[in-house]
Amino acid sequence: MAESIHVKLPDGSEKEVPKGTTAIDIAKSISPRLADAALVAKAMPLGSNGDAPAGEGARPTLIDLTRPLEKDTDLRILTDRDPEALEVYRHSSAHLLAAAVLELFPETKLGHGPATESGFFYDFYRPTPFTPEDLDKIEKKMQELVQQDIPYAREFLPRDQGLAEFKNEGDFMKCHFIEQFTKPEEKISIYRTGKFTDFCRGPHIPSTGRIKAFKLLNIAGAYWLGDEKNPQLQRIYGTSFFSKKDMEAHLKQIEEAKKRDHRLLGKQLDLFSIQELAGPGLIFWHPKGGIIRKEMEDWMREQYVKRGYSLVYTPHVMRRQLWQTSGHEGYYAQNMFDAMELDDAEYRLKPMNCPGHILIYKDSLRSYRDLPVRLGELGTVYRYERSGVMHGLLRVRGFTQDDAHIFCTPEQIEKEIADCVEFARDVLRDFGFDQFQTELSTWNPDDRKNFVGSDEQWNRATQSLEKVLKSLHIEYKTIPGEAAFYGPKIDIKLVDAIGRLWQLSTVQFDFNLPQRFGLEYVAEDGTRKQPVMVHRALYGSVERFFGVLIEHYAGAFPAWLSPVQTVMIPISERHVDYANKVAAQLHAVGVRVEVDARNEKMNAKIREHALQKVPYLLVVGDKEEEAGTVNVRTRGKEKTDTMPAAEFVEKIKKLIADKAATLN
RNA sequence: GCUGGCGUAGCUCAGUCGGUAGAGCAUCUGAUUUGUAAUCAGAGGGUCGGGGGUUCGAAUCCCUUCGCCAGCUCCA
Repeated sequence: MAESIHVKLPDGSEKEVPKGTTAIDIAKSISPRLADAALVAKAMPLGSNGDAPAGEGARPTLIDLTRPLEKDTDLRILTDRDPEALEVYRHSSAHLLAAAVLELFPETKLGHGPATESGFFYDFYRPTPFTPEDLDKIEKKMQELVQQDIPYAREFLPRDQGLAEFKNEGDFMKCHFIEQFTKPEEKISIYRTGKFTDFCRGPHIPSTGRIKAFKLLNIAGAYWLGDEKNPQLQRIYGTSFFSKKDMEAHLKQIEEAKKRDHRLLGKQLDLFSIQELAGPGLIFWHPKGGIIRKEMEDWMREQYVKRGYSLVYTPHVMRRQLWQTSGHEGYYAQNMFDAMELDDAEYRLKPMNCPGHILIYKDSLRSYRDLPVRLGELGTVYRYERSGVMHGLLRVRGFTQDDAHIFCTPEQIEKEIADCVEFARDVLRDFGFDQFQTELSTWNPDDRKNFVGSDEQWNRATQSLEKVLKSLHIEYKTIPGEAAFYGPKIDIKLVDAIGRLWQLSTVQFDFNLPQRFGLEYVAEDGTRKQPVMVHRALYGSVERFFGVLIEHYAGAFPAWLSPVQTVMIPISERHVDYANKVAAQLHAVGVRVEVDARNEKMNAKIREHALQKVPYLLVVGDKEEEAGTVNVRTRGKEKTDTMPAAEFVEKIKKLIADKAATLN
């Protein structure tokens, strides 16, 4: 007589079933519909029988529907309504991809194939690279395998036997994983899908026929184990969804993001360019981008002054000796432009502003009464980035940081940090971001060779950062080991209009440079003490922030940032004078206004300026001229408004001053 | 830097089998004077990224170099 076990279901009911019953059996017993919809199960051993195996079972675990249940279990059947099931579904999609690849290209060796945030990939090793045509073939083959509805079958093999099988096939990567993830006496878990056998802990959906919507997206290189010294594998990316509809929505979202690409909009709106003749990663700000940059710089400089920073300027090239003192020559050399030999010495372009600010600090004897000293600069730096990593405005070789260094006493540090964090949030808010994520990056005490400074320094600094975040009631994630080598830091990531995260603002402790440069101040008791140094950048880089702004607004900047805020559109030649008159009034209050007096139809002008995303188009014809009004066409709004010209002047003036989004 | 793809007019792109360069938009000129997202006509504009090679002949095939794109690795 078979033993029986108890299975507890989410509705609280309990079933008594024979030991070895599977989740799919239980699903069938509940309803055939559920059995059809079921993809995977979530199980946790019930009660305190105390013999739950270590590791697995202590927490709810996802398991195959066909896995026999051996103990009393708390069971949930997951269907296409559960996000957790989607991850499994995508992992199974990756297996489907690998199975199809092996059918078509049996010589291929397998790496690994996990689910990702929005899809999956599988890494392959093959002497001849896959082509885009191969991708089509693979996708067709996957379709066939879906039609055949092949089960994802799990087996357990003695480790030696499994290793031998993979070795026999030349699957060196699988052998590596087996050796790394299992112990000699263990049995190893494998899944078979047709000809394809994978070392995999699972779980998987029941069969290939359950995959309803998938698409292969692209092929790219990826280093084996992520190490660039290793051979390069071919990674095939794809995505899959529970329904075609979901997938279409996702692909549309990707298209949407493409339309916001700052490189595309930068060209369409004539904001900036990168010139082949000048070199990669070097940005030319065109007149329209230049206006936005000026707004960004004005805003920042005004805030610097308001918040007690001193504005400084430091040279772009400095002697090599300085970089030796700062230590950049040693640990940062591979990111610096090469030295240039002059008569007296070798000089290097600056990759960072810190040493310059330090020299200013050090130029005079500082009293504790002078502190904090806050030196701010919009400092242009040059970094040698490897050729494959440049990306529009987001990763460049020459860029301007809104960089400041604060030198203060240990007692002052918490207030300074708190001010920086608030400053950062004000920046981001004023530019139209209102969602953030904050991270505290700390050191890893077990990895001392990558961090300078004493335990005491690290602990004190980390504690003050934590204290500040708590006192400001900011939620944050702590990320151990992610600190700069010279001190812990707070990073603020913003969330853009379509939910993407960007890391720009950073506030960092620096134990290294004050030491290296022998910075000091005279304390109250007359002794010389080392100041605490904080390094902070809020835009991060003006270029990168600009790129993010372009994508956030999809080029439709709020009026205060718009290169052209208003265009006057006279209906015919006889209205040009009136248009000029209104334009003069707008210009007088600082509005960036243009008069489009070209010999074009009004419709064409509206179309062009609308495409240029000008926030306000003012059409003036006989009616307006007679009444002294303007007809206001607001970006993104169908209906136009007529109002006295003077009223529009006042309204837009206020709108710009308030950095507001809409008139009134 | 690595793997793969791409580079044709200012922009977006077409160009078959190797046979001597094409469209739309933009620009210029002329006509037209317009009521809420493209008025019509004409003209000009190219070392087909650069260099080398194969060939009677190269945008097309090969080599090389520069740049761009996706991803990896690294980062503000």
